Amino acid sequence: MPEGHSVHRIARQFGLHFVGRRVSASSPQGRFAAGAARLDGHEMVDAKAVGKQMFLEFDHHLWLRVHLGMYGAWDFAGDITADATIASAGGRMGQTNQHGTVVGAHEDSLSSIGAPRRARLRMAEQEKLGASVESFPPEPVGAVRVRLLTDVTCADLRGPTACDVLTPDEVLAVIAKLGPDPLVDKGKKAEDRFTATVVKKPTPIGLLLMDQSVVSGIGNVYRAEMLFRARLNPHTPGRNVPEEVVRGLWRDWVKLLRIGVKTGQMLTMDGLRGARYEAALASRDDRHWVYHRTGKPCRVCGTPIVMEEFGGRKLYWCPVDQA
DNA sequence: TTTGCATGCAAAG
DNA sequence: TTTGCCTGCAAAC
Repeated sequence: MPEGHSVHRIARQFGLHFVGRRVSASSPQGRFAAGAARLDGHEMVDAKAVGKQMFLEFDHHLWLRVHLGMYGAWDFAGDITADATIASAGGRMGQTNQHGTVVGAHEDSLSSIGAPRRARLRMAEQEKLGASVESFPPEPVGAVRVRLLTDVTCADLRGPTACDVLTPDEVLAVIAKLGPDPLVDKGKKAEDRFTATVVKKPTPIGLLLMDQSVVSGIGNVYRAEMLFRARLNPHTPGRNVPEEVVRGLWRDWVKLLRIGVKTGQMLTMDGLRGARYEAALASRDDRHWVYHRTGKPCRVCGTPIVMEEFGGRKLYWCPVDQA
């Protein structure tokens, strides 16, 4: 269940190991047989992420667009880049918690990756190393909607909410509907665009942050955490949020996304220091300010964290600090 | 062992 | 507004 950071990391794997190579495309599950046939045998020439969507371009100017939704996942096998998050788990398997974060792994950057190595890697709702050293390519497991294969690398897609072959114009149309993504739209223009949208809307800020046409890549975890970090009441209408606070939200997203892409984890408590930070990171299911902390004491004021249904999703917040 | 939930969207009704 | 996706995991039994 990825938010924007995971999708950028997946696109990076495709950039490293598929772009510039001829790709076999198939649909072991069968549901995407026609789409796969349109891509089969073509060279991948680009891989990019915008928000939670990924776009893979092939040499005949068709694109594969994938949105993982809640259950989607990519499985990589063969030659892939075991990045620093995984490498830092050492010879052992990284223990992953339910949020797909590798417990006990810190910092490190993709630039410190060594040579590609033979491994099995799953990226999506979790990113972890599997133990298998099996034949290549591996037997498809489960309902594999799409399999993309080079001579040495295999990528299996399962459970996506969206998976289409698009023309260049159609890709542009999809992207045009998306709000700015800090890793795609750099600089002040993106901040201005986000800010201009938010400050004129009567919609609660807690809904605007989840609206992919307002800003790309934020999901339920980052929403809750960002609102707490800004000490902002989720129900505040966008137009009532001071412009400087809105700009602060954008800059915080820039920062959190960068950290998320670098580490593969949704690290949102960088404000905590020392032992308390270490303790929070080490916990399996309690490493955020407010997300998934219903009834637990606020880390700042001790007030029980509140959970409410908001826009069809669960929203967590501190009624005192975010009054 | 079974049940229910989950970082999200799109299509159906 | 409801359903489907179709999985992994933790909690409940």
